[in-house]
Amino acid sequence: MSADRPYHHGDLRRAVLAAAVEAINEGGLARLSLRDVARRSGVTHTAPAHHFGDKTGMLTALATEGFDLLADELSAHPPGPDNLLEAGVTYVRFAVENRAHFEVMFRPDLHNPHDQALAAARDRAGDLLARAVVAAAHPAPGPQTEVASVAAWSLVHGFATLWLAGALPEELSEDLQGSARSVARLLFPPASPDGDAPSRPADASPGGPAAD
Amino acid sequence: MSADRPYHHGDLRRAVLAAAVEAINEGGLARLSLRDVARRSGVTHTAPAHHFGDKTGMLTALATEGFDLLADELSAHPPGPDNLLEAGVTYVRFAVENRAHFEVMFRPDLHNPHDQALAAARDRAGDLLARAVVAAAHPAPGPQTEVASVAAWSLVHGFATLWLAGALPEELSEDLQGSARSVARLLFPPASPDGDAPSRPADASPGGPAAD
DNA sequence: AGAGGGAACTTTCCGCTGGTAAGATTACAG
DNA sequence: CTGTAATCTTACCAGCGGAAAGTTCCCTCT
Repeated sequence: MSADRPYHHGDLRRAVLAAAVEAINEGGLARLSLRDVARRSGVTHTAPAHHFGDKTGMLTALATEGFDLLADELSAHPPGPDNLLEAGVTYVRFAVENRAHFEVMFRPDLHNPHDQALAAARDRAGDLLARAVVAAAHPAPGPQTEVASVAAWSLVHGFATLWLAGALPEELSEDLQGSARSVARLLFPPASPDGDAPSRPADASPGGPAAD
Repeated sequence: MSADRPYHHGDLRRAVLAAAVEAINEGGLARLSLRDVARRSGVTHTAPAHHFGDKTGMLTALATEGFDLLADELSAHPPGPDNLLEAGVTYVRFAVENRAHFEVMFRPDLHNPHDQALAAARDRAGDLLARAVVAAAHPAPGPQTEVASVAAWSLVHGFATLWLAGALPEELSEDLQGSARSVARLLFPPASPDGDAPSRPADASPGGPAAD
């Protein structure tokens, strides 16, 4: 922060994680280097290494921060029968707006597998997602609820991942959230305003019931 | 292969790609090194670098091989109204059985973006997937078909990716293809509106207890 | 056959990387 | 005010990807 850097940084953890996000956004996760992150933070490369144990520890902390951020955003939407769709859109938006975090979150080969903070943050986000499905899909949760939960997660995760990989058609990017909503609607049609109560999470087939 | 290695390897390309798959399976993509691949192939590290241009070129070739393998597997299932589900299961199975290829295929930051062989292989696989959706759309493909295609791809891609990341419940791994089929059925119920194959998603419980 | 040219591979070297060990600086408790 | 622990630096190491130049071999042309 200040021009004359004191020997002790003061908030190295925050500075390093922010620098890591910056570096990933600029050069990609594959080219992320501890030394570059340290340079951006104004310290030598052994400072973050010592603080986080090693590079893996730093990425574990970044993934933990990501799961916490995701859980915070999911919490902003109160669970309800109509909010599964919005939870899905939130998931996609989070992935796109926090690309660096998101890419690290689902690369367990870059994590310290024994890190408890990571596991806690991941569980918190996972519970929020599962709860959104339970609240939306059925009047009463049944044996299909877990399948529906995996399906919902898979759909939005796949959509986000494919978009980040540049694999989806370019037109989608013009209204990414709208596209995400359209895709999610295929799996979980919202509670219909005309009174047609959805008895199961999916009653749309491609080009079938879709009146277009 | 033989004890007395000739100066010219003879089939370096194949040997290197196979060694790369082996190395990724053993140590993960993040720790893949050109020198290790070269060692496994019995050459110096500059041999694959020269053959493929650089490390990125090697991974581009690996991704291309992956898309070709995927397209081959998808081609094995003739497109039909009931085969979208099987195409999805094939996608998931491919990802799990060819983890190394799959991980490289969707990491464009590791590819040479100007490689035409990669683009061709990717398009071939993409067309086969899209065609499976079109063939399943009844009665006729409509404006929703592209959305359905993205949704189908997202669902199976997300399922495969999450499983590879170890993010899905462990029980799913016991019958991964069955679980994939159950999940895919939620998005595309095989029953046509007109009559046959009256299988319901509610019958497709993976056998696990209800979740909440 | 045998010579030339080019492809395949090696040798050598470079700067950069992550990790370790030991030393310097600072905060803080007693 | 003193000792100790935490924080960060300096110095060093082996391994990495890539560039440049040299060596070996294949293959065609005469």
